[in-house]
Amino acid sequence: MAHGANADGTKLSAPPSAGGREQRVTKQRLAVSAALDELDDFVSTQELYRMLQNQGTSVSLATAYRILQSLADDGLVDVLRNGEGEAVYRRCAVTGHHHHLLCRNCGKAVEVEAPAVETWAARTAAEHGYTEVAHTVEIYGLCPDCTARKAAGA
Amino acid sequence: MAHGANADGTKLSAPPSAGGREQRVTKQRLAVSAALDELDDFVSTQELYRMLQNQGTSVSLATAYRILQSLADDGLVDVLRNGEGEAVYRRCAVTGHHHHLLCRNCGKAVEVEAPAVETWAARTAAEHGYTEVAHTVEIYGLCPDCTARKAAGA
DNA sequence: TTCACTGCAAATGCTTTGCAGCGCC
DNA sequence: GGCGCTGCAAAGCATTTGCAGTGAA
Repeated sequence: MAHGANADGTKLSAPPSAGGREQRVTKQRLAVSAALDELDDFVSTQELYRMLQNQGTSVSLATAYRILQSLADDGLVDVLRNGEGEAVYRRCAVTGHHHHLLCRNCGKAVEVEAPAVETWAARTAAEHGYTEVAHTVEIYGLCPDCTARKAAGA
Repeated sequence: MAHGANADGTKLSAPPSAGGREQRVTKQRLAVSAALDELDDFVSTQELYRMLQNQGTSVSLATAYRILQSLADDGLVDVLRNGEGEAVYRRCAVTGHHHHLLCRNCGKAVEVEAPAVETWAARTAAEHGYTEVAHTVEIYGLCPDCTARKAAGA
């Protein structure tokens, strides 16, 4: 997870040389993009793949992986890991950068902002002479529901 | 959800119903446990496996997985997922907790402390009603050397 | 026409599981 | 002596990659 954290865009993983990366507009790419638009939740590549199949728009699984990764690299979608360790994606409507508070048990995710962390990360990196900084932050815990459930049952 | 969090606990290796499961004390289990004691950080099963091998204490990979999962099920270790989606474990009683500042290019790592982040994470989780909180924080960038190298010629 | 994008299928790498033998209780 | 624990190797999965054909610019 090295993306999704270009605080204020200098240039994250700068492409090869001068030109910007050109991305051809293919129907597969559009299909994936459209599918993401219809969802508010995070979807795994596998889920999105099946979804497109049922919908008739057939996109090869490998291509689905490639497109999703590509979108993520460009910062067009949000990526994180669900409880099973699968990469899950969601359209990143917010231009702002944020982190997640994940439930270890049910996978529920809450988006949180962390101005303090951003600042700390930037300052810490600078103190050590690091440049082109990005960071990842995830908080794991038991959501209110699961906490209650656990208290009640176990 | 895989383990460590039995959401759908039908698959757990815990057929018994009453109170404590019995866990035999074998040298493999002790070796894994001891290895975890020597670490403050989260380790993936693979890492721990290699670690034990280098150390001479050979434990089969499958066994390492089984032991770690078992410890997690019993709540003896903390489990979460690292950025690559691997399950990582850490002994619960943590004394010295810290994070890393990693060089994206040469891999050099600097250990950093983040009291502010710890506080923020705890408070944020609490605000959303989350309990049993853990978190991961990694900062990526270019270390001074790599920054200079890149500026010089690329 | 050119070259990135696709699909297919084989290849990876992590994790799990079946089975037989071993060792802790 | 019983039964859980180990090891080994094969199985299972999600994800990645090589290669040649296809289509966008």
